[in-house]
Amino acid sequence: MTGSPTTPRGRRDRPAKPALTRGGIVAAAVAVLRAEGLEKVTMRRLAQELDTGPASLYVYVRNTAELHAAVLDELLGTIAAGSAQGSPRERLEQVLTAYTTMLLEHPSLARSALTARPSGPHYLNLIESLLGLLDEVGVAPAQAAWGVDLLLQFATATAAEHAGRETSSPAAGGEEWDALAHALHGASDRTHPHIAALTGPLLSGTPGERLSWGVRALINGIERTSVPD
Amino acid sequence: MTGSPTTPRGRRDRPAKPALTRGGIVAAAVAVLRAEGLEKVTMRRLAQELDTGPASLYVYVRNTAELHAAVLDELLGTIAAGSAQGSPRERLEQVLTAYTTMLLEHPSLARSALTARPSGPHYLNLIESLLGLLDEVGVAPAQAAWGVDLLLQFATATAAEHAGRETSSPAAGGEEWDALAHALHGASDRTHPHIAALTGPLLSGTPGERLSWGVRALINGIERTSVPD
DNA sequence: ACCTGAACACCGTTCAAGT
DNA sequence: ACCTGAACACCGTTCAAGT
Repeated sequence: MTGSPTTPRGRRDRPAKPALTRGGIVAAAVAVLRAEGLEKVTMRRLAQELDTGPASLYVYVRNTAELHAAVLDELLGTIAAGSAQGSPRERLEQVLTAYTTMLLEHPSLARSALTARPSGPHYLNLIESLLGLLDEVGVAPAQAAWGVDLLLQFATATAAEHAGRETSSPAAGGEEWDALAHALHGASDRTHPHIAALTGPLLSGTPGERLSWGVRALINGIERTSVPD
Repeated sequence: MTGSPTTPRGRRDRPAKPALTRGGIVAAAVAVLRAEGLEKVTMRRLAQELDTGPASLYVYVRNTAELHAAVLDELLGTIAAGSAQGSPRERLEQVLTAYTTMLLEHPSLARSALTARPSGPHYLNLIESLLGLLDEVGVAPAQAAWGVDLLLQFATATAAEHAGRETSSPAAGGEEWDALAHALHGASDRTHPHIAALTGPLLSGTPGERLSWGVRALINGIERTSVPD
């Protein structure tokens, strides 16, 4: 009654320990990410979650960075690139915004994606979509090829910038004066005339406005800048 | 003979332990960075270097991230923004290339700069230079203000991407096939026609060519894309 | 008031030894 | 052949207790 002859039985009727697989490890990692953030997605914690020792994970995953990249590719599956509407430029902006928005839910994942790029099926689909849209916009193929990198780097870096202040306090008052904003305000107009003249614009805009402007500036630049040779 | 009455004497005539200051901590951090890389610039290691306990450093530095930002500002002092030559566009490209080149010597510092932006005097000088050059190029002030952010983010992210493979092997053969390159080559032209058609361009270019093209594309986009309101 | 020893609560990765 | 316990070599940060 307690455990079958073919399954190792633990104390009582513990749910059968599933065989370790790469997919199982990544799935557990996604679950921990959603519940507690990337900081908790560690080899030791995952091993605990999967009822084994950390050393066992290294059979399926080269290191922590590779694991994080696999997690990101998994999350990429949740953004629907097909649902964008409007002109090619608008759809391009929508796809990049969706990608950035997803990353903004896990800025520390964006941070690690900058170093350990994903290369899974969902990332490939994203690149394919972007190349298709750039083609529709009329960007020359060679420029589109280099441009995709620029666009993805921008989106990833924009999200990564928010890592660290992830678990920030709910801002006791409203505006959180960061160190750079403070330094810009303090710049003397004798030594730093341009900063002094532009303090407002330097700090203006919501994150959404900045993102949208950045994407448009990038597309405008990409279509007008030819690659060497 | 061993120690003066006003200095605490250790065993033998150990060099007098200098008083702890923020500047001293940052200087020690820069020395360790140069000698052994950012991975070794830890609170514990610095405390050891300064002959005290890690807790003492927290009197002068809020946390590790803030320390890394201070280190970057210090290094920024070594890039001479004034030595650029040529047209404003060329000088702009030179300043950004110098900044990126410096960061590429310490990619992990770039990585942390993305999250904990520096805000020291040298960073302010860099922003001032860039605003001045954008003005000379003829970029509208409001666009220049948002553009500086884009340019610095691009330079920083470009360097940050190289973190991790910092202590990579000297490439046993020549080209190091990373996972993404491999995935792009493997893409089917039925499911990913654009990738299949552009595999060459997607992977072409030296890092230097990519950087230079990126800076030019960014400037072209910034000058042509007006900010909202 | 200022400083810090010691502790708390963790990490990634390796490898010798088991099955 | 495959898997893993235990160890190695570290971390950041806090706080009670000292001077």
